[in-house]
Amino acid sequence: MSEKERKIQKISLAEVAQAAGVSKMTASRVLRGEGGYSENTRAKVMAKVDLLGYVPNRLATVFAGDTNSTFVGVSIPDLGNEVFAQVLEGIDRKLGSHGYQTVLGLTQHTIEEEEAWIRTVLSWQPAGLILTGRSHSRRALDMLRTAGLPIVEIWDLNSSPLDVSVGISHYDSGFEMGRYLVGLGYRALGYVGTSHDTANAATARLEGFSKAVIDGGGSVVRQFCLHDTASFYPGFYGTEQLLASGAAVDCIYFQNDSMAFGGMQYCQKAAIEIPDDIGIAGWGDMPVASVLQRRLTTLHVSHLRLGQTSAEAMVARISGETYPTAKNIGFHLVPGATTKRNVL
Amino acid sequence: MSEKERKIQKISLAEVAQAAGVSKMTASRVLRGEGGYSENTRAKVMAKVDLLGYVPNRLATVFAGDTNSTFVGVSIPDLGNEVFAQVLEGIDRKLGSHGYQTVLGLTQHTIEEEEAWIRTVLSWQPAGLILTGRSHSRRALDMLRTAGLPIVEIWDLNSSPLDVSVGISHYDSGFEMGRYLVGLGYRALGYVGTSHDTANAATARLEGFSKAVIDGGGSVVRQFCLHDTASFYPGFYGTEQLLASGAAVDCIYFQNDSMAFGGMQYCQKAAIEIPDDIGIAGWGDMPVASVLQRRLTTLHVSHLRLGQTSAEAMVARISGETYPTAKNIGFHLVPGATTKRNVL
DNA sequence: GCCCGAAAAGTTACCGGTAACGTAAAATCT
DNA sequence: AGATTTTACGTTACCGGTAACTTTTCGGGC
Repeated sequence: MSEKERKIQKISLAEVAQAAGVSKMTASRVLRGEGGYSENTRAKVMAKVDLLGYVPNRLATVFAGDTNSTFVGVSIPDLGNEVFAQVLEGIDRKLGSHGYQTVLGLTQHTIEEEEAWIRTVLSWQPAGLILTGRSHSRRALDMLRTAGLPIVEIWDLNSSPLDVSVGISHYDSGFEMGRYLVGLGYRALGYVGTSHDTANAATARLEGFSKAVIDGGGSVVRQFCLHDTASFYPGFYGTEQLLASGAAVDCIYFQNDSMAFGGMQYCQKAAIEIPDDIGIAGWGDMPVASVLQRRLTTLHVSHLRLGQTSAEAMVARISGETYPTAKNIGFHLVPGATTKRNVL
Repeated sequence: MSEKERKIQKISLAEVAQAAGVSKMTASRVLRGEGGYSENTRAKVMAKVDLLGYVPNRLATVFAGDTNSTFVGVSIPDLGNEVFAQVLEGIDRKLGSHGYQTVLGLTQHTIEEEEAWIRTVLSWQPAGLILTGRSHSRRALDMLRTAGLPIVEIWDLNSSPLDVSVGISHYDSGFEMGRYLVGLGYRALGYVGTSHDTANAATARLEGFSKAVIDGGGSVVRQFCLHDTASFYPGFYGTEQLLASGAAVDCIYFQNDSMAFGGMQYCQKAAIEIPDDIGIAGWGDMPVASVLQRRLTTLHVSHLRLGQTSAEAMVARISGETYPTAKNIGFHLVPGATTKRNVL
């Protein structure tokens, strides 16, 4: 296909109309099923549409009218994390069923990338934006305000969002795990996670966790925040470092399940028995957890539902309906076999 | 935010120009850095752009000119499958770095969904389309031909693609596994997968696998194709059914790793030793495979690279460059501990 | 000062639809 | 039948940019 061949001239509505022997406007009405034409005319126009393989140019429609496009911009940190892939799946399925298209943006957990992406996406006149996370750059906030379209912030619940917030309270989820572990009798807790420049959900979990642990009479002895992705190997090496630091921890809380799996792998290699020698707790309840010989103590969130709910919120807001400012989709703790009741 | 408030009238180029005391055209030139204006004028215009928070309407640009948009439609079967999430990640990152936006379409493995999605996406005048799979509906093919834009078909390598194909030969990958297992001494092979209406990659793998097994003097004793998703539990129950059918199989080949994990779980539950009583082989080399107590025999494909390569192919084709019709990104077999060398 | 060419800026037309309005023909009413 | 409404179309203008062209401004050489 050469450069020239590719520029196949597209068939316009005017051409269809001419072929059918009617005006552009009549053809337009037929295609939109708006009424105001005879059955005879409708048949003529549709015949030509099929014959010529007419594909409408929605750009022109959106551009001409005061209507917005059916694009919804969706920013997601990354898809390496299974959890966000599920969220995106939920979003796209639900948006698709309502006739909207997802314009994806992987923003790598940085607000700078997000800002650049927002600028680009806004230039396409989207119907709305779904953003992961609650922290945005100043200029991004300006743009969003000026654009004046529905914004759904997902992931970490935000009591004063730009528009609507859907997610869970990560602080609370950390708190619940902390309380659970202290309740089992653990007192010297460790934490292994990754570090981020901005306040984020994992940080909120750690804060809630620490609060619960201290409230319960325990303490977070060691916190390791690696400069890395929150995945298997950082979990492995983070655990190695934490244990090598000489701190006497009786249980480790990980930023997520992937890291917890890494930690478990390290323990196995180092002949540290779980849960006899040490307790392990994760976050997220990854489906593969069920493959493991030992059920991981973790916390379950329905990521697919989070995605679907976000999309529903977006559709509602686009239609101008009101929607709860903060929609909590909830979570539940999954007690596993990687922790045990300890005698105090 | 009420219905009215939301219709914040956007700032147009004309308004910026008027505020700066120049014509629309001059402002347009400044914004595009096209030259033909004085430094003084540039400063005036840019000052107003910042002040008014002007966001260009790219719809108008694309609509007006003969240029295409910077949208690239990407159809992916689903994201529940970790593999496709990685492919998408590779695509979006690479496209993004070249200034293109991903318009996502989850087509659920059906060509009908794909057709509907193609129709919609084409109406947005995309720069190109990346499609997973090589089979498309007749009407979809017509639309794609008429649209005349770059198409990259990914996943299963296609020697006569619509435009460009990037992926691996699934037939060959199945063949390689078959040859490997027969080479180890397995003779009575079983297969557990899912069924699809259309010819797809998994079917190609099974065909290649069967060919190699038969060539090597073995036979595929039982094939179970469940009407379900290719995930953990179908793998579990498929294995149960296969073994309950009374067939004497010495090794089972699964459609993918998730199903293989399910099969392993069933074996554990049924006290069937792996690999002493039975061999297990998967496909895809999921990252979590490394978490397991026993390394799975599987086949590795770099999904991220597949995505990146597809995006590169797309960028090349949009620029009008030629690109190899079929780009094979290769794979390699991963011998694991779920299979062993058998005495014949 | 005058002329000329280049740089800087303005004008016009157009992309492909649709809103708003106008008009002719058919259907309904009195 | 004539007046009135309804139906079935057609006309015009416009959305926000940009290509192509025209006009104005400016600096320098003579």
